[in-house]
This record gives sequence, C-alpha cells and structure tokens, in this order.
Amino acid sequence: MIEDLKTFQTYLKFFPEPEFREELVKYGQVNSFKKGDIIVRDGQYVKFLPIVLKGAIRVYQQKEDREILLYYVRAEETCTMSLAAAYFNNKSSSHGVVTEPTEVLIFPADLIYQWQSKYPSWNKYVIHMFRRRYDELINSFEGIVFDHIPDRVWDYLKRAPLNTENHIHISHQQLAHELGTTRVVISRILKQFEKEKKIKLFRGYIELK
Amino acid sequence: MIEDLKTFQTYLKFFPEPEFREELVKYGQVNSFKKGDIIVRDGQYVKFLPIVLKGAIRVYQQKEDREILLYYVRAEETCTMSLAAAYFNNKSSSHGVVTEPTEVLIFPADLIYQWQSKYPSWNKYVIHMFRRRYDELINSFEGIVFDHIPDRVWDYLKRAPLNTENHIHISHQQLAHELGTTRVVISRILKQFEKEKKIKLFRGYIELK
DNA sequence: TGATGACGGTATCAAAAGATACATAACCAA
DNA sequence: TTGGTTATGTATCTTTTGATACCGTCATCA
Repeated sequence: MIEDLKTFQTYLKFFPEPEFREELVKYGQVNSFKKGDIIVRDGQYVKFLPIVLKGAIRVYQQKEDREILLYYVRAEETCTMSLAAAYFNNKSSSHGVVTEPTEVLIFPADLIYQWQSKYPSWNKYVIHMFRRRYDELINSFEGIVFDHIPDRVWDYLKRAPLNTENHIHISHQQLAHELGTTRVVISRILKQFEKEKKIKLFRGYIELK
Repeated sequence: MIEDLKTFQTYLKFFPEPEFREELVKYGQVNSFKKGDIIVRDGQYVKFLPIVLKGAIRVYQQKEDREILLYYVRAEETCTMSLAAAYFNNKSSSHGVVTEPTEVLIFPADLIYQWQSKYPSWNKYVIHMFRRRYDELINSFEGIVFDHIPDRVWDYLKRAPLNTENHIHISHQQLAHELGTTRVVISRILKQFEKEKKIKLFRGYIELK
C-alpha cells in the first residue's frame, strides 16, 4: 500500500490542490490487473472512474464482426469514454481490455460532479484528456485517409514499444488487426521492409534495424 | 435585438440556472455572418467562445494540400476545438468557416473558468459536446475504414438537408471534397445511382427519389 | 455575341488493397 | 514423438479507387 501511494503521489502531479489530493487518497482504490483482464464491457453501466498508474488499457468499439481501436489509456491518463458514460449515466459503448500488467486507481463516479465545482485542476485535466483523445483520433484518421498501408505499418513500428534488443513482440495477425487490414497484406509489406533491410523478421517478433 | 434575444432564449435551454442566464445575456454578443466568412483561422489565438444560434460553421484542419473535415457547428452547439484552445490559451489548429447565413453568440473566453465552478449545467454541456464530437469522428472513421465510397455517398445523400422538392444543392466537386475523394469518382457513382433509379441528376443539384 | 469558367459525362490506364488458396515452419501439449 | 495449432511466405486473381484526358453543356458577363 505504501508502494502504491508512492506511485500515486508521483503520478498525480496534475492535481495540486491539497484538499483534492486528500480526497483522492481517501476515495481512491488501487486495483491491479493482468493482461487480458476486462475493465469495461460494451453495454455495462459505468460506476467507477479509472486513472491508470502503470500499464495500459486498450479501448475499442465492436460492431458486428469489425473492431475499431479508439485509444490506449496509459499512465496518468483516464478513459474519456468511461468518464462521459459515467457522467450521463449511460451504458458504455466501448470495451476496455488490459494489454499488460496494469495498476489502476479507481473512484466512485459520483465524485466527478463535486470535483468539477471544487477543483479547477480537475476540469483542466478532463478537457485536456478529451482534447488529446480527439487529436489522437484525428491522427489515425489522417493516416487512414491519406497514407498508404506501408507508411502506416512503418509508423506503427517506429512508435511501438521496443525491448532492449530492438524487438517488437507482435504477430502479423495482431498488427493487421491494429491497422484494420488483413494478415496477408501485412506479411507482404513486412517482407518488403525486410528486403529493404529496414527490419528482420522472426516468428513472433520483429527486429528493428 | 429583441428578436435576437428571443432566439437566444429558445435555444439556450441547456442552461437552467437563472444567474447563469443573466450572465449569458450580460456578456454574450450576437454576431451575424454570411456564407464564406471566416470565424477562426489556423494559428490564431482563440479569445472568444462561440455558440451557434442559427446556421452552421464548418470546422476543418489543413495540412499541406489536404483537408480534413472535423465537424459542423450547428444551432445550440459550440466548437470544442475553440473551447480547448481557449482554455489552454493555445493557438487554434483548425479553421472555421461559415457555410450559410449564421448567427453566433460570442463570449469572452475567460468566462469559462468561472462558469465551470459555478454552473453544473455548463460542465454538462461541455462534456456532452466533447462526447458528441468524438462520436461523430468515430462515425466518419468507421465509414472510411469499412465502407466503400458508394455507401458513403449514399449515406451522405440520405443525411443531407433537402428542400421541399427533395433536392440537394451540391456539386459533384463539393461532394467529392466532403468525402475526401475526387470529382470523377463521385460523378461515376452518382451516374450509377441514377441508373438504379435512386436519384436524378441535374446541373447543380440532385433529386432524391 | 462570344469568351470564359464551372459543371458534368465518360473512356482508358494504373495502382493499391483485398480475397483465396496452399505450403512450410515453429511451437506445444499429450 | 506426434499431431494439432499458430505463425509465416507467397502466388494468383479481382475489385476498388485514383489519375488523366477530353468533350459537351450551361451560365454569366463584358
């Protein structure tokens, strides 16, 4: 718990008001999740507001057989879809799934009504998050409209988290899924990159050069 | 001016607090614009917050030679990009252009800091607007990712404002622009629709059947 | 009335991406 | 080890979309 609080103190630099910090400690609860855990499901009411301390939550929408990636909630961030749903007492229209070991700070959703009147930093944080999510979506949007798939793949590889060996652990299938295309297309493109000596392909991972 | 106030009263049903309404009357200023007027420009600081009373503002981003449509600000709505920019005292990253005769209620941007502490309905409105813009973008996004252009054209025609004669006044060029493709592609698709008896083509407008 | 420019129709060609099919290799659990 | 599953490589074909070019029509205005 002390460990958690330390993490917590480090991360929540957005909220300077002392009373606010007290409230955060008082009402917040740190939960740990492992890869694959589901945080929210489409159709559920949202009663809690999450702020990620460590790790990542993948937020996406599902319609029929197709899936659309909205964003990843990473450290210091909150999930704007949850926030809006909680605010208006709507059911969630998105899924949230943990993609790596993750710690989340959880608050009863009702608190936000009080916070927004009492703590300016909260409003600032909320608007900042909405704005950022919006910009992220615009970026993906642009990518899809204007860039060819090879560019988008390359972009993905450059941004992807690397381990110390310059390895990206992802399968062609997953990559295709993230970019909204098919495995064959990705394999074709990656092979081309390999020919151009940009990467080296292995089973289960890609080495960036 | 009385006319304006009446319009104003009708539209601002979102804000029930009497003191808030007083403030709105006190600080708000009604401006009229005509088609083609520019409300915000990329790179400008945003000092005023607009709420549209009547008409529409087209908000888009421009990068190099390409353009990306974000949304139209219509009656009762505000421009979330302006709001966020004003809030953080950033330059606007978008353009806002009036597309039809439009009346806009304009407020000094500083007021929002006070409003968000004093008037819960304001926060509700803001979060609602952000959420809606986000959903709109997701929709366009889905359209582009999953639908073929003919579907998107058809979708556009169904949503477009009709006059009493079932006519949509738009040129192929404009339509292509809105959907992010080229005139030839649109002409080709529309011609096909005409063959299928879904529409009838005229110079400058399209008749829906 | 004649020049000009916006609008729309259509043909041809090329590029990008998806669909399908099949083969091979690595991994893993029984 | 063996058989099933997952990951990857690759060829072929089709569809969709974009690019380009050229033409006719309509509206407007000097």
